[in-house]
Amino acid sequence: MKKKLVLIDGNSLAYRAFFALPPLTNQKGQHTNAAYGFTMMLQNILKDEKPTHMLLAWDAGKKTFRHDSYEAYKGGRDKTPSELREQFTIIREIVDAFQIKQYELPSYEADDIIGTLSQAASDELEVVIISGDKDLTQLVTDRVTVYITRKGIKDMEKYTPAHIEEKYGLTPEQIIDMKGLMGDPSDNIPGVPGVGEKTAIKLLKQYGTMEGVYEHLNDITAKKLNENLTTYEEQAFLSKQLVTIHTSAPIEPTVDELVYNGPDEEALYEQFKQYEFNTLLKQLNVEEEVEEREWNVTIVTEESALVLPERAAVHLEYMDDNYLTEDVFGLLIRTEEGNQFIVPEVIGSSERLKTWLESEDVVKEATDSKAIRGGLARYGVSVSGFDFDLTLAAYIDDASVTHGSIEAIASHYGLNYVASDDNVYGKGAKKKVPALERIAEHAATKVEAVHELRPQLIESMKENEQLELLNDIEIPLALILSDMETTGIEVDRNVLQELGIDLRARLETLEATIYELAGEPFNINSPKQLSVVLFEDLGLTPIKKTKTGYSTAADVLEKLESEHPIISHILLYRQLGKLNSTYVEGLEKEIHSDGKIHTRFQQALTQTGRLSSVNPNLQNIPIRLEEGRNIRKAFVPSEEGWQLLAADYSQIELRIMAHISQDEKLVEAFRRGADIHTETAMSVFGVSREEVTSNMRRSAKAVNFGIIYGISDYGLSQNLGISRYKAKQFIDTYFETFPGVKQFMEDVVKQAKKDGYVTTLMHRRRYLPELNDRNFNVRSFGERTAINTPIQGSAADIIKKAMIDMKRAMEERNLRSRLLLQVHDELIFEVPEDEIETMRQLVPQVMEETMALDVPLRVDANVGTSWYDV
DNA sequence: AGATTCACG
DNA sequence: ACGTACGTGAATCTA
Repeated sequence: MKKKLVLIDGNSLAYRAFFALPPLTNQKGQHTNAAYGFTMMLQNILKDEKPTHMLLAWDAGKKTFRHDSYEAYKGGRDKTPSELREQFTIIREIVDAFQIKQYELPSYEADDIIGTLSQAASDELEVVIISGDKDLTQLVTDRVTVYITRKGIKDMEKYTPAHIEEKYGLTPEQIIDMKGLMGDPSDNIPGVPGVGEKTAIKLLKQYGTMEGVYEHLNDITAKKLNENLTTYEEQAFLSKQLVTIHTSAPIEPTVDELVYNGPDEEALYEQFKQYEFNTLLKQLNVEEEVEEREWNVTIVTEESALVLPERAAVHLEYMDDNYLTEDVFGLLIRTEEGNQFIVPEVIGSSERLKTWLESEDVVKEATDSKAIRGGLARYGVSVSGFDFDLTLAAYIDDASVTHGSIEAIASHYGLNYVASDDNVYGKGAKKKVPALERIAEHAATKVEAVHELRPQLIESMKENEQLELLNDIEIPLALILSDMETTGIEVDRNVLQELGIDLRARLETLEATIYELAGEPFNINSPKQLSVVLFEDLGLTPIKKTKTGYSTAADVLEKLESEHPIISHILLYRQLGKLNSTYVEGLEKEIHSDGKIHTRFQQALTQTGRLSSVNPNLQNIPIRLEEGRNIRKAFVPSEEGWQLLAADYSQIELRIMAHISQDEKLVEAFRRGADIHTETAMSVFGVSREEVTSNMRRSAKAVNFGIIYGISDYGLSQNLGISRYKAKQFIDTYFETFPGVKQFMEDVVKQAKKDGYVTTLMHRRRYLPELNDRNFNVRSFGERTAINTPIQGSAADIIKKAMIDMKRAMEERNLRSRLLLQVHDELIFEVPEDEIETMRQLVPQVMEETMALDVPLRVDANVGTSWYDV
C-alpha cells in the first residue's frame, strides 16, 4: 500500500474553523464553533486522504528563534479572541481522541516542524501538508503537496509544482523570495515597500532569486522601484530569512512514530457528547449509552401462565422493519405488575389471548398499532381497541424528528433506556438473533416508553388542538391501512412477464443502435460514461452541471435532441429500462406466494401528512405515458367476477386553496362547476371560452400547479419551456386576476414566520425553522413550503377522513368490497359484481361529503377489470 | 452510502 | 452570485 503522511498546521486550521463558523455554544455555555469546524476538517481529511502517517503541529509559546533576529516578528497582531483561545484545549482533547500525534517545539513554529518532517519523510512517503498559511507552499515538491484552505471548511486549494507554476509562474523555492520581497503584513514582515505580489513575480521571473535581483540592480530602470530596493536591501534579506521555513529543526518524533491507526471511537464519543456535536455523534460506530434497569420480564411459553389485564401497553417485536414478512419474536404486554413476553406459539394458539386482543373493551396503548395488527394478522388475530399509539403521537407532535423507531422517539423525548435495534440485533454482516431474554427485555423498554410518554404527548396535543387528529383520524386509519396491507392487491404475473419479454427485446436493439452511433460500447446507465460519450466524444454542449459532473437528465437530453440522433435512442432506452427494471422485474420480485403484492404504507413519515408506500411503492405505478401505463394491466381483482373501482378527487388541492384563500373568483368558479384550467386561461389571457387554445389551457394548468408549490418565475419557465420574463408576466397577471390567492400566500408566510409553523385543516403542524435561515435559498424553500404544506397537508387530512368514513359506510351496509390502495387523491377498491352499482354511487358520495368546504369536492369513479381499465 | 435519474400525486 | 416549484421510493452506478 502507498504510504502517505499528512502534516497539519493546528493553529492555522483552528483560526480558519473559528472564523468560518458562526458562534456555537453547548448547554454549558462553552464556545464550540472552532472545535466543531476543526473536527469536521479532520474528518474530511481522514476520509479524503486516508493517511498512513499523521502529525498535527502547534506553535509553541510566544518567542521563537525568528524573534532573535527580528524583534517585531508577528508584532501588531490582534490578540487571539478569548472565544477561540479557550477552544484550543478542547481541540487538543479531540485530536487526542482521534489518536493523532500532536507536537510542539519551544522557540519553533508549526511551519518549521512541518518543514522538517516533510523533508525527512518525502523520500519514503507521499506527503500532504494542510494549512491556511500560503508560506507553506514553499515546501511543495513532486512528493509534497500543500493544501491551503480557501473558504469555509471544506474548500481547499491544492498546490503542486504545476499549480504554482500555473498560478505564479514560479517554482516553489521562489515563493520564499517572493514573500521576502513583498513582505507579509499579518506577520509584520516588512519586505520592500512598493513591492507587492505582481512586482515580486515580475522580478523573480527575470532574475530567478532575490540575490539575482540585487546582482542586476543596475538593470532595473523603474526609478522608484530601484530606489526602494536599494534603500531596503537589508530589510529584504531579513524578510527572506524570516519567511524561510526551517527544514532541520531539532524535533524528536521520527517518521515511524507517526503511524496512524484510526481514532479511539469511545473517546471520540465522549468528546462529541460533551461538546454536543450531535450530527457527528450519530455517525459514530459506538455502542450508545443505555441506562441499565431491572425490567421484570416473564417469557410466556404456556397459555396457562398468561395474566390478561383490562388495560395494557403492547408491542410486537420482530426483526427489521417489515412485519408483513419478517419473523415475529414475541408480543409484549405491559401491566403495573410486570412485563409478559409472549412467544409466537402461544400467540397462534391461545383463544384467551385472541379474545383479549380482539376486544374493543380492553384498552391498548401501542408502540405502533399498524405493525402490531399487521404482524398479528399472520396468526389469525385481528387486534383492536387501541387508544394510544406512540409512533403516531410523536409524528403528530413533530414530523420532522427522525422517528420510524421507538428508540429514536424515546431519545427525542429524553428517555435513554431504549436501545436501538441495531444495538440489539447488530447491523450489516454482524446481524444476528440474540438470546430471547435480551429480545424480551428490549421489547420491555419500548412499552415502558409508551407508558411514560403518553401523558405528556396527550397534553401537548390537547394544547395544540390535535387530539381529534390522533383519535379520529390517525389511530382509526392505522387499522384500515393495516387491513389494506394484509389484503394486498392481486397481480397477474403473466402480464408482467410478457411486457418484460417485449421490453428486453427492444432494449437490446436500442443498445446496439446506441453503441453504433457512439462508435463504441459503454454503460448507458452510467451518467459518467454517458457524459464522456455525449460531451467529449460527440462534442455536444453540456447544459446543466451536477455536483459530480455534467447532467444527463431527461430535460437536458431533450434540449439536445436535434443535435444528434443518438439522443432520442438514449431517451427511449432510459424510459424502457426504467419500466423493465423497476416495474417489471421489480414488481415480479414482490409478488408473494398468494399471488398478491402487499405494500406497506408509511403513516408517520412525510412532512405534510401524506402517506408513502414501500416494499414496493405502489403510489408511483406509471400512467402518464402509454408505454408505462400498460404495467397497470397486471393489477387485477383477486376474485373471479370481481372488478376494480378507482375514485379520485378532482383538483382537490386547488379547491382547498380556494377554500383557504377565499378568493372570490376562484370560489365562484368551483361552485359553478367550471373547468378550472380553462377558466384560469380565460382570465389570464383575457379571452372568451371559445378562444382558449389547448396551449393556453396547458399554460394555465402549469400556473395553477405552480401556485400550489409556491411559484417562482424560474420554476414556471422551466416547466413551460418559456422565458423567465414571460413566466413572470403570467404570474403577475394571475395574481391580478386572483388577488385573494396572492393575499393568502403572503399571509401564510407572514403567519408562519410569526408562529414558527403552519397548519392544515385538521390542525396538523409543520415547523419551519428554515424561515429564519441566513441562507437565501434555504429561506426561500421555507417560504414555498409554508404555502404548499397547508394545501397538500389538508388534502391528506381529507382523504384520510374519507377512508375512515368509507370503512364505516361499508360496514353499515355489510358490503364485501375491499379498499386496496390509496394514491394521495385516489382510492382503489375491489368490488364483487353485485356491489358494483352500490359502490359506484356510494364511494363518490362519501368522499365528497367527508368534509364541507366553501367549495364543493368532486370525485370521479370508474370500474374495470384491471387498474389500467379504471 | 451518496448521487443521479425517473416513476407517481 | 447562486440556484429554484411541493411531496415521495427504487434502481443503478460509483467511490
